[in-house]
Amino acid sequence: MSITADLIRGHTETIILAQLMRGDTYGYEINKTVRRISDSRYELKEATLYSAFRRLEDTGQIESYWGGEATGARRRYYRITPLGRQTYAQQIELWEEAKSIIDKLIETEA
Amino acid sequence: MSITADLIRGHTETIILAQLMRGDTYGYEINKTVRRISDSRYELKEATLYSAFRRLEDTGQIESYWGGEATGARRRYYRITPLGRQTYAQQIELWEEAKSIIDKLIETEA
DNA sequence: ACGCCATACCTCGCCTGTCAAGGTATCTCA
DNA sequence: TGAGATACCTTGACAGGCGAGGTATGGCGT
Repeated sequence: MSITADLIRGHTETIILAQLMRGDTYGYEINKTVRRISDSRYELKEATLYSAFRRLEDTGQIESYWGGEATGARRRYYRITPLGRQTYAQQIELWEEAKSIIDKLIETEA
Repeated sequence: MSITADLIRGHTETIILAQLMRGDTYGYEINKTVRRISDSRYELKEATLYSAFRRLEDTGQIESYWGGEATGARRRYYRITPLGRQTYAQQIELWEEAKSIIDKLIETEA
């Protein structure tokens, strides 16, 4: 884990929305996926994850429903809403812009 | 101003260090430079700037001294220390890493 | 049979960085 | 004379991240 929270801060919700763009899933799974994709260089802490879910649901960007697991722990699945998709697209654009601005601001030449 | 604070959060100190890598300067000037470089798409708020200066000085990454202005408002100049240069280099690396991780985490394909 | 681990969810309260608001002082120029 | 730019600073609130703690289910080894 080398990436500190503040570098990722502000991306938590976008990361969740991105996962949900691929299809419905649940908290624990997203957690594992993030760890896998980042080669364990980053991790969404559970408390962070669940508070983000709450915010996203409160603002109508995702919806949740209980999975019908016949066995094992119950899972709360999340589904992205049209509003969520819209936000996701905007966030991707903002990220592209932020990247180029930060690159300019922290380089030493030019 | 299209970039929200949370996307830049965590980069404030690196931005300041980057400016100081180019030579001693002072708060107001950094503020203007950031606005200019980003084409006014981003701005370091004064309160944010000064609290960052405080942190950087407290941790020995920068040093300050009063400029000898014969006229006009006095300026507190900042100088980057060897420790600050070291931190700067590390932050640049972290940023490169964070960029690639975030890119992977928020894209929809793959 | 029993404990441990993985799965899976959740809450409380602290910490930290951002920033709106407000304040001070100096100089220029109309 | 007074507005605006330059230049500094503090206070207090807010929001997001997260450590710590908690609940429940089921599989696996001994």
